[in-house]
Amino acid sequence: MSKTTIPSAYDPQAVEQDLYRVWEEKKYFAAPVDTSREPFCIVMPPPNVTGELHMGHALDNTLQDVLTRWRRMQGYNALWLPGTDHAGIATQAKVEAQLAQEGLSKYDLGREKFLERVWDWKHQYGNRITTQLRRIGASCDWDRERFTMDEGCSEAVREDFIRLYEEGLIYRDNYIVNWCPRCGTTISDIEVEHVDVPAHLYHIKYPVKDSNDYLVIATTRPETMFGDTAVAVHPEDDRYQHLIGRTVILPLAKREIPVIADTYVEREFGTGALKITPAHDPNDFEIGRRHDLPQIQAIDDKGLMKAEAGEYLGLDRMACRKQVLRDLADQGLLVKVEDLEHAVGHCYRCQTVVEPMLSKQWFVRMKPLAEPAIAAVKDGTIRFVPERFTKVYLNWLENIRDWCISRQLWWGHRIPVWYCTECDSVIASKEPPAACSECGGELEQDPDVLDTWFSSALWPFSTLGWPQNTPDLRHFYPTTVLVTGRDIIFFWVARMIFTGLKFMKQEPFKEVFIHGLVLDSLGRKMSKSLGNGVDPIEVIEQYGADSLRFMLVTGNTPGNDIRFHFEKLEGARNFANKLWNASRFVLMNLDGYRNGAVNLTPSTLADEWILSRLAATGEQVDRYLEDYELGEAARTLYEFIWDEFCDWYIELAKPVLFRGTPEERAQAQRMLLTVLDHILRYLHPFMPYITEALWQHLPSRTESIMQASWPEPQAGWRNPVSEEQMSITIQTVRAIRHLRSEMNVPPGKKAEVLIVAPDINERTYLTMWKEYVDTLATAYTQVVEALDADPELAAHAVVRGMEIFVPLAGLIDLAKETARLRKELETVNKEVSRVQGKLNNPGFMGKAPNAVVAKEREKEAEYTLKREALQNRLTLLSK
RNA sequence: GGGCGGGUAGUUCAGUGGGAGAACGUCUGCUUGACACGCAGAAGGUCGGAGGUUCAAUUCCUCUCCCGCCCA
Repeated sequence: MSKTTIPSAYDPQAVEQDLYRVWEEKKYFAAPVDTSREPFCIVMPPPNVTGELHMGHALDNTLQDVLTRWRRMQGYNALWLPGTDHAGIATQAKVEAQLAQEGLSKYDLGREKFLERVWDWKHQYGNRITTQLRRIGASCDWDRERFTMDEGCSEAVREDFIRLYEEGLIYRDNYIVNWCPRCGTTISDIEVEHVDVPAHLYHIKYPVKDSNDYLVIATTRPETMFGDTAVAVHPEDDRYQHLIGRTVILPLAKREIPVIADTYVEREFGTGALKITPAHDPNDFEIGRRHDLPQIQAIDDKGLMKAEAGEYLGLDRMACRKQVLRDLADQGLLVKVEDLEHAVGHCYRCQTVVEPMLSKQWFVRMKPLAEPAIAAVKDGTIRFVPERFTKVYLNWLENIRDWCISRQLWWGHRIPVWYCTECDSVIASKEPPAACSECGGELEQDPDVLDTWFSSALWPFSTLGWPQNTPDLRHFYPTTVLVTGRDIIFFWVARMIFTGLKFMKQEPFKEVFIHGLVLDSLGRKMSKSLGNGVDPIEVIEQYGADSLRFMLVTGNTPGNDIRFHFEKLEGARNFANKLWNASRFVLMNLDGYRNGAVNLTPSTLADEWILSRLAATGEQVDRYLEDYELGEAARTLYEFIWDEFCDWYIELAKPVLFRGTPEERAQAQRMLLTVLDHILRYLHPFMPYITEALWQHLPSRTESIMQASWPEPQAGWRNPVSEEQMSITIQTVRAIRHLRSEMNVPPGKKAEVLIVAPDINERTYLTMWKEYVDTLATAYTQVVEALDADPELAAHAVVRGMEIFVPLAGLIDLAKETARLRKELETVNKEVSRVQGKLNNPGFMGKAPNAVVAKEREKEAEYTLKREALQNRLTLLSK
């Protein structure tokens, strides 16, 4: 290996895409069923088919890739199954926007032609996001890629619907739903975003029939009064007892409505009198049902006032509100306007204010489905990581309402229900029926489609072949872990769980690994409207995919949000470059190296130490990965590689490589290669590209690092004695470097160093490994047991029981040295009194564990020695 | 209103019942036989506030303040 073959800076652009192509061509990601091996399976949360990769995807998929690559190297039959989601509203909206540019609406095209346009769109843009996923290095089995509207998934949806329908778990009913007037469709409860907005509470007089009295109601939505069918007060409200059962006259509309009593009313809120609009408010709807009130719809599906609003017909609901208030004020019926901040529901897609509306829709009966889903998490069949998300999940399911699944869209899974045009028959069927089974009449299919999440809920098993009983399904279901953001626990995770339990009789995954959001540098959510999003692909082009991955994984704890800073990205890139150059160093110094059976017997302290540290690092990394602490695992590797391997081991290997005997050189080469080999394998799940690129340079290797095995734990390499000796060496080197720096000794100048080590062990170690100190501290050291007299003109330091002198005739600034020592003495004094305080405390001595007491005693000895040495030194200098 | 998360060095964040850590930034010095995307050294923190448990609390408990998120 000559210097010219490896450039001195790592260039991700030069390697990434080629490596990925090779991986994919060679089918390294493929996971054919192998029943002899333990399965590991992740189904990818499917991104929107026409979407673009954002940082959330980058994080989510990086985490999945780390887990998959790690388990694959461990020998699991590891399947990461990718796919995309048809994303009903989002995709349809995009195509409609495109049509609008041509001056067309979907109605101009008609349903069939419109759907053709959407499919065209899907074919045109559907590969974009999967191509982008490849850029981040996702090692998923692309041959198994699925789409929520492909034939298999669609069949699964129909199967699901029919079975729930036949069991009575799906029903159609007139019910209050969330209607988005802009999207022109219903949305489910969780698709409504409640935003606190400043608003007003209007106090309005409703005259009491046959009297001069009136009742003042308080409302935030006066425009809905045309749909009022009652006024409710609390049954025990003394203020209104006399009015219960009487009739009031709805202003403007001049319609008569009853005053009813219902405990739902909060006496303290507003006036304690509540107008009831069953067709436009979910709570009013419930009250209306209890009291058998009529339901009057006053607002249409475009948000405009209907004929029920009389002269306000055709006005937009917001405009109507203003007009109504003016008119009420004119008639002296508007009593008071209060400021009020309250939560208003907005459409998660377009932020339009949602209109609760009475509508005939399809629903899933949730209670019977939720119960097993609650049990599965309570009894530990499914585990959330971090555990705290269990509560979020349970709380939602325990208070669940029926799920409105019909959407007034065209793009999606059409509801498999047909209505007879001649009789009242309703036919639900997996395949289109020819004619009405009752009367032979013509049939019309329900025009609506299903909520996108209805198909996503089947994802863990529809993608594995369900409703067919395939080998994939038998082997990989239940999947191992689901990795997703905490924002879709309700939308998706919970629904997969109850659906999976229902149809598969088994949980869809054993663990749910929840991560947070990627925020911008100011801690705000990245969003299109703020324009603060960072494009992962641009980042990859600038810093490389490995840097992005490493940055996203480190410094982040499970479930917590992560802020995006370019500085962190630079740190990750610098680390990649560090690894690149450390490897380059190893590979550049292989002259004379011969492949062959490696008999790895450490021959020096440094060898023993680095193997011990490597083994400890490996154990730590394994433990962290098992616990889903990917960030800690990555950090552990970072520190080992940079601080221990590069800063100390490589530096100590240099003299051996450059000036050692052939045997010593060979030994150093073997050691360096072994450590490097382990580092690359440990790091591969996190940084797949650079580790593969470097792997290709190793003299002895598998074809790809993807085929290499995860390193086995090497308990035999652990060596506490060597770690201790090396620790003494490092402390000594640091002390000398510090003195040199303080005293401005020129970097190139070898310093004479005198080490007084009364302790036999410390003296022996340092004498043995004097070379290390000399090399690393640019020094010439002498280790002695004692001195007749301390050198006067010398910088002084204390390490453990040892005193270090750097004689510097002419260079010592006495005042400066004295000040430095005083400061040092001060901190030591503090330590001594703290430790002695403990040791003199009978409570501590009586109750603290022996090991802790012993440790404190050790500290006391060390600090006392240090204090003594410093005091002596100061006395000497002050003479 | 309820729940959850966070408040640790100038900044961003780890971490722990027993001597406060990293990265970035700052300061000083370095073309050191891989790396200036680097090397060496240094400065910098009453671990949000109050109380409690404990021999010992930044860590556990209670209360409280501030920030963020979710639910109603």
